[in-house]
Amino acid sequence: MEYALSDQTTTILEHLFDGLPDVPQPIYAKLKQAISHKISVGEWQTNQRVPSEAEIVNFLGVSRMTVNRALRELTAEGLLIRHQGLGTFVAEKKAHSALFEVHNIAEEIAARGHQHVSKLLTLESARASVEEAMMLGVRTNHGIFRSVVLHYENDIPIQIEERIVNASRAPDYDKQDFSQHTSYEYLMTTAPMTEGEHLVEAILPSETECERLQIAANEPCLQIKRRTWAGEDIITAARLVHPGSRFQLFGHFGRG
Amino acid sequence: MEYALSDQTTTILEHLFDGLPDVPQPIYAKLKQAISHKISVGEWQTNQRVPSEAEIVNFLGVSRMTVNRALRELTAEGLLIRHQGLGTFVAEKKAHSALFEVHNIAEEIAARGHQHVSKLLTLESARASVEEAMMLGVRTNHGIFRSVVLHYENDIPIQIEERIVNASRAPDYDKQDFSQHTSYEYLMTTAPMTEGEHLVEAILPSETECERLQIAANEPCLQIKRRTWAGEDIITAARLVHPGSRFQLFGHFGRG
DNA sequence: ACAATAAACCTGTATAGACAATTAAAACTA
DNA sequence: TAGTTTTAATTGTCTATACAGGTTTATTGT
Repeated sequence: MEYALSDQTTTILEHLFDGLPDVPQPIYAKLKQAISHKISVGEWQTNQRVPSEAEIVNFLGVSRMTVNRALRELTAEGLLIRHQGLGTFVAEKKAHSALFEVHNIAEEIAARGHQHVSKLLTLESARASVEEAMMLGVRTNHGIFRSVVLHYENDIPIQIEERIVNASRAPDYDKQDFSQHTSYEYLMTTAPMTEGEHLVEAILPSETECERLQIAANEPCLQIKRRTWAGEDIITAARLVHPGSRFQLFGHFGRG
Repeated sequence: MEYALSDQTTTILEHLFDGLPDVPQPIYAKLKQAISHKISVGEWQTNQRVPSEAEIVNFLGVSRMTVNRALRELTAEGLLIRHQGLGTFVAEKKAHSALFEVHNIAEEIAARGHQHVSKLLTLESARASVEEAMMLGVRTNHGIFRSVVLHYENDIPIQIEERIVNASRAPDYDKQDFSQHTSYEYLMTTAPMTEGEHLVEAILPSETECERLQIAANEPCLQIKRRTWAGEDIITAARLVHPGSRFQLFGHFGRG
């Protein structure tokens, strides 16, 4: 049951728990966190081989089933890939699939090799209505910003972005130059998003929206409502409207 | 280590594996599937108490760790809720029915506490056309199945499911009783999905689709095209059409 | 030199047993 | 009766062991 640890393995495992808070937690959870940390800081590179269960067992002096649970759950979460007979490896992608990474329309369009232009239609400082307060999880009359931006891909309208922003977490939102960077880029630097939710629907756009998107009145649109958190606070709530004929959401799940 | 089984428990567990295909599979996976099935068909109601680990152990004659794994994973998937000292219960609904977990419409509807009924419109064995062969990554004239199923939530049409299936990976697809279980359930047991991709669009439905969904001609619909892999093979390609007024996709990302 | 076989690892699953932590109910006490 | 303690049930975690199945490498035989 004893395996010799190679120098390399010892090096890899040596500072496994460095920089992690020592809170009371099950062993398997600590191990998950430690490995997850190694991957997220880039210390363990993509496709790199992770020490085998036996090696971790001998290094930590815990049971194999405990190590197995940690590795198995990290695999289910998409951080690792395991091959019977071969070993465990750092997975290619992050846990989030592409569908959830469609945040920055400018980046998306650039990635397609197209030209992105955005036009700021309205931007105002205001106080939250009852509905807005609910969306942002703040009290009525809490300070907010409202903005409406129209995004173009190669001079064709591709997205209407209606957004309200929690002013206490992004106080300079109204001083931004949205022709230089998108609201998403500013918010990510000011209050890095930790969580979010989406609601995707097919809708018929309003008359105003049809004009802005330059589409027929009966053309279906994809509407995405998105709220993003930083810690406990909701930072922003957005409503994005895309012409159905010009836009698709793509997502991928599983390994690879 | 022996516990007496109450009459009620025996009744609950009696037909645990009824109606499930007997494919070679680990014990914990079979148990997961059986419990998932009980919940999806409404036999085990929301908030109802699930037999304890000890009861299942005595009934099935397997190890507690095996039962524990099944229940733990189902809890992670949001189907069950567990309370230490109390027991295991059928979860209210999928708290965060992630966008990528919306696979089994029957489960989704059951999770909302509603009634699911599906109607098989067409089911045929055929040979792949050029387009179909491309979708499934097989040669033209490769054996496939085509099916069209209409799903109802509380007697209201909620989804048209057009599907083609790789016959060499799911040879008994056309022998299934789709009133007993969904195509998704059969395919998951026959060729467990390892990867998949989605394409979400807003479309105007065809005349036939309007009739089937009982909606107006100009009502926008959410169309989801999905392909799922098992290993290297594409198992199935589906096109799902939902009325925009009756359906939303919800997604959540980040920790939590 | 080449092919077949064996050995060494590695992950996947299953088992039996142990103790901790939590909760509700039962028993006990003032 | 009211409050306290004990007990039983249940889930949560951990260990040690075992065997199956897959993959690579080393060994053996011809």
